[in-house]
Amino acid sequence: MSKIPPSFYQRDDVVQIARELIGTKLHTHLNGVATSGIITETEAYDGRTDRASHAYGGRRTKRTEVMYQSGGLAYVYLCYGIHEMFNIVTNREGLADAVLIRAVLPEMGIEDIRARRKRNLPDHQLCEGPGTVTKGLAIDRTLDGADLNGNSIWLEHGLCIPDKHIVVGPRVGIDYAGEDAKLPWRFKVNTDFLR
DNA sequence: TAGGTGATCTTG
DNA sequence: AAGATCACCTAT
Repeated sequence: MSKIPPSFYQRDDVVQIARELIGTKLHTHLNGVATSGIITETEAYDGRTDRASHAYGGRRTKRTEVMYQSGGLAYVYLCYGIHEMFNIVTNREGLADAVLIRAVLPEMGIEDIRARRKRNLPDHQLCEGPGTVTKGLAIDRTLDGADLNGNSIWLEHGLCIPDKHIVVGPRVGIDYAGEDAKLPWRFKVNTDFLR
């Protein structure tokens, strides 16, 4: 019931945070509609060392600026001209780490989520993939920079998922990152566990 | 498996 | 400054 505090996001270990975010609940309350889902898939991006990060090599642009802020903010950007991607900024100011939320299991407001998705799918497929998470929970670039300790979008502690139900592996869609593409920085709940 | 669609970055 | 690239989804 209580929001995850900024101190959780401000730690200096984005991979550990990505792991710990599995099983937590992502909430949005936008335009009078409340929806939420249990986070089931995440990826860590390390701004300092990771060629897959938008902030790699100290890249500071209008887009990446929020990543350099203190942890606990939303980083939302447009991918492939179509899909909004929702990330959680972590670490302290100046260190541009982030966790991409790739899937959630809808919990509150499932019919609102289904209406936004305009698809009749089983619950566990409604927000599977980063572009569908944002569509289902109505997250868009107007929330870029939003404080995750506020009342529009926030996280709460949820289920404790043991390691044996989590698949760890390489991140998706970052072949351009060379060796870094092999890093085991993706965390995903076993699909059987959800049914 | 290709097409959609737009911001970001560039000898990829 | 045009052109490639890009943390993807859906339908054929």
